Amino acid sequence: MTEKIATIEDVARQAGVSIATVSRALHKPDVVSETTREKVQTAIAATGYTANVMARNLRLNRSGMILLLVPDIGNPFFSSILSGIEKGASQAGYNVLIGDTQNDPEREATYAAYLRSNQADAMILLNGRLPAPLAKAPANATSPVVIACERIPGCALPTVIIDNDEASFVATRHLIDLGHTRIAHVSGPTGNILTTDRVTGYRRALKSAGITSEPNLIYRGDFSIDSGIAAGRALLADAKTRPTAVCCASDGMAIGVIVAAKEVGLRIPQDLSVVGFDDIPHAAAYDPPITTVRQPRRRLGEQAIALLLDRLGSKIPSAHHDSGPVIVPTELIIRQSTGPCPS
Amino acid sequence: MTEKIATIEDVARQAGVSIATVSRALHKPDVVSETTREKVQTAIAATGYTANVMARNLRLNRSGMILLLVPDIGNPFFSSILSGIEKGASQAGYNVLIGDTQNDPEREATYAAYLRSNQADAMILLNGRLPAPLAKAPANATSPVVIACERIPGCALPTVIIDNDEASFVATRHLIDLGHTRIAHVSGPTGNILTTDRVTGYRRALKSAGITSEPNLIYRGDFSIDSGIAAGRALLADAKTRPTAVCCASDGMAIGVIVAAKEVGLRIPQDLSVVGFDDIPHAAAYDPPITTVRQPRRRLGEQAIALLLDRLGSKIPSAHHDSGPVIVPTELIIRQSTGPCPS
DNA sequence: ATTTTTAATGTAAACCTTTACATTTCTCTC
DNA sequence: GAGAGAAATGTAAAGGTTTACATTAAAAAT
Repeated sequence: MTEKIATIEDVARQAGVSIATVSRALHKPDVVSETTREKVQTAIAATGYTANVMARNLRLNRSGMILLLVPDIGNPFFSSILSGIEKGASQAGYNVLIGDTQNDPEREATYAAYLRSNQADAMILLNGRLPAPLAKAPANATSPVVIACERIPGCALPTVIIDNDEASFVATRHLIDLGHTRIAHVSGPTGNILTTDRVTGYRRALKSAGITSEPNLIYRGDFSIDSGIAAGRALLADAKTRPTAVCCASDGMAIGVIVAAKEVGLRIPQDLSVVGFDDIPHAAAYDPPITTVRQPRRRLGEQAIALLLDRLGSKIPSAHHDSGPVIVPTELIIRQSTGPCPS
Repeated sequence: MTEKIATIEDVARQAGVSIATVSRALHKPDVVSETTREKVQTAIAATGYTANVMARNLRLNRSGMILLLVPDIGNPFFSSILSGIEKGASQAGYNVLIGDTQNDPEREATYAAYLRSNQADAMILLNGRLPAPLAKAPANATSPVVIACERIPGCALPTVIIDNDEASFVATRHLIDLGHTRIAHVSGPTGNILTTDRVTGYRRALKSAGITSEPNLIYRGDFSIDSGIAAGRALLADAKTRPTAVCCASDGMAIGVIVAAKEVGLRIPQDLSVVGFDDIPHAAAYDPPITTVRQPRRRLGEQAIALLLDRLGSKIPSAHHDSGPVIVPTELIIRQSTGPCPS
């Protein structure tokens, strides 16, 4: 079973041609004669030859690899984006290497080094932060990097995002329209641009309705179910000051808030309305089904890879780049976790 | 900004040594003198050199890549396994390339070809099927492939699994102990070995309690929430023949069954007990919290990568191989979705 | 029939490493 | 201080491709 792997040389010998001809037969079929092409084909079949991708990539000075930096692959939100990216990438002949950074700057830096060392041809960032090495070199307009999901302020790289501010505004507005005035917000972690934007949208909606926002109605979570439970317990502890509605920055946290609400005997939505964010599959199957902001995850991924491929294709900075970030639309999915304000 | 990337030659020139010395300074530091090592270090810093991994790999005839074949990366069940694998791999200097096969044999074959073409050094299969190319060549005992999650009957490759039969037995037994006798089973798709094993465990439990299993109490799903809803609607439609308990082969399907049960006004667990499988994070936060079989996902991943690294390290077939599959223990987590049989 | 043009193939360099082997430079020892 | 042995470094090949350039063969034009 020590069967040696066939190289292009073996094929050439078998077919009675030079290795150059074999290579051409494979990559520029129109330049070799019909008959030799056939000879090469049979020789390939006979030897079971498959090109050594590493040698090929070395010669072409590429890796065929697109690096995808995600903060947490365990989060189903990211895995859908991924499948959009994957499809586009593999169509264009690229593989997707996933770097799970766990929000660790060191891991981010390690992965970013892949770009320099030719281990990756391009990079898509889902984690809302420029890895240190990139941040130093003023992110130049031609580097093959695309940012998705979280915009990076002051960064000129192509970006595809949703309008978090507006989406959060719409979600909050929905609660206001239902008559709620004591509306809490469970946000993401500090320092995250998503957090900032969504808090801004929330505040803007309150303001537009003439409601003054109370700082203690904003609770910082971390997008997880557990942090949602903690938020719910904190916000609902005091029956006197309790909000009648909660707007959450993730579905997981919305679920957590509902769990906490049920703990203290509150009914959803009769006693408390809850809005989520993302529309993960579980949101629709929860009890009650959760009203939430649907992010077009697949589209986000598709747009990101499209932007990147565009960039890889033409060296000139793409048109997209100058026209600001690509914004994909969100949609408020109204289900049964929200209802009129209890009187 | 057309800054050329520094090669080992640039470093050598800068340091006034040969490229061989530079290479040695990096990989066999003890063999070069203190002073030159320092010269090399400063030269590296000055040039900003990072080794071209592709050239290195070509020379060493390896790729540093471990291919992970999963049926669906969107399933959170797999993403946890992944993080266990990822950790071990990166410690050993490998990257993990994820191949999302979507259960498509063609995609499986494409990915499996990576092994032959040196694009990957090894492979971990989470999808319970040998890709065609491997299946043909009688999976020889030394090929760097490890199977996880789903055993492949008659395949001698190292395997790490849970005892699905036993876990399903325990879950069903739990319902029997609560006094249930009309117990349904919502299984995975046909042809999946998980399905077979879990159905077997279910049947074995019934038999051990002297209950004859009724074929129409077994519903084939596909692990998704939606298929669980369908299962629930089908099984609970007729109030006369309705089971008092349902044992599901995934948490998603358990959630689906509960959704369907609530549709027809059944209370969980007073009117219907439901058991899930996997213990995904959402299981604990559901209403009611779901009794389920916890799979040690991270451990599964860790074991798989350990087995693989063991294999890559020593050419001789590892000890593990002969001692049959590695079985990691599961645990029945009893929550509030199961209760005594209604009288 | 001879030259010119075109098509098909071959030769060899380049991509960037690592490492076996050869060579040089030390450091001892007598 | 010469010779041996050890330590450090250098030279060059190898790894499997792709491709610019050179060469040959065939077809077209004179």
